[in-house]
Amino acid sequence: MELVESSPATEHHPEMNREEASGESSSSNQLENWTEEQDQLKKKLIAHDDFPWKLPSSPTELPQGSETLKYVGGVDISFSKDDSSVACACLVVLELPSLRVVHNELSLLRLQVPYVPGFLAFREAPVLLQILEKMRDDQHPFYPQVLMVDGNGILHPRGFGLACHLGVLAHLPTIGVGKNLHHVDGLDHSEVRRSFLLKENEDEQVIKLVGNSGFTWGVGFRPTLSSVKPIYVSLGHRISLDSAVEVVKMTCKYRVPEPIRQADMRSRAYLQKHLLGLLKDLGHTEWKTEH
DNA sequence: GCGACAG
DNA sequence: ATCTTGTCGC
Repeated sequence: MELVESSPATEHHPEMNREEASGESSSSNQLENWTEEQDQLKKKLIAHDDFPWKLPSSPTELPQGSETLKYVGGVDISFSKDDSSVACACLVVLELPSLRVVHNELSLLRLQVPYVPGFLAFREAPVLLQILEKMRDDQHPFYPQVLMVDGNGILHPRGFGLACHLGVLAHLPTIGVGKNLHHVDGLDHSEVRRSFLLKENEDEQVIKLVGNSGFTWGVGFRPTLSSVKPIYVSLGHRISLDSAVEVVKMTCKYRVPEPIRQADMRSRAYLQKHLLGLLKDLGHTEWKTEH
């Protein structure tokens, strides 16, 4: 019901009322459909290393035939403060080990699907997938070997967050990076912070996120031992948790890994620039907050 | 039943 | 997600 009421795109559709009168709200139908789709896609999830390259930090040698990880992608979407349906999606590709941005793709668009906790992928995955597919179809030389996603992987109520969703659809190795903890299986962010403060963990950069069930959902990660607020890393697709953490370590200059941080900054900047352009086009010669 | 809930 | 100023510290 909240979904219908808060959705400008559907609030004037009379057919919605019939569904609700029959006791079957369209929004609960939608959530059922989405849940079913997640369960179906989850069957294709690959939770181990499944790629031709190797990590630069790999202890094994560098023999013939196996290339080293060089191009790491990052995706994020920023939203307008005035109209939350106006968004800018960004894909960046960074070169290792320099962390130099070698590619940058932006897309300004309007998102109709609302954000529902546990169903972020249905809002954000379509655009990101489109950008990825275009780059792949163009045989772009910087097409990423692994993609870092601003959102969780299997650290999710049904074990299939945005990073998994996007990974499966794009058939690309992905890593989920959350800036906040999605509370699942008894996991709690204050517990994670307490763990980092324990004497026994004072030298640990990584804390396993083991839920009440005993399952390891991912890790809490702090870029420095003095960092207060960790990020939450979980496997998305075609990569193990250990390898995912290695990639995060290689790309972390600040709290948020560079690929995601760059995508975040660039999408936000592009959005700002375009919104100013729109205001000018509409003839608003004065757009200060005070008159 | 009530609250909590990635971006 | 977004709003929002300065401030403390390496």
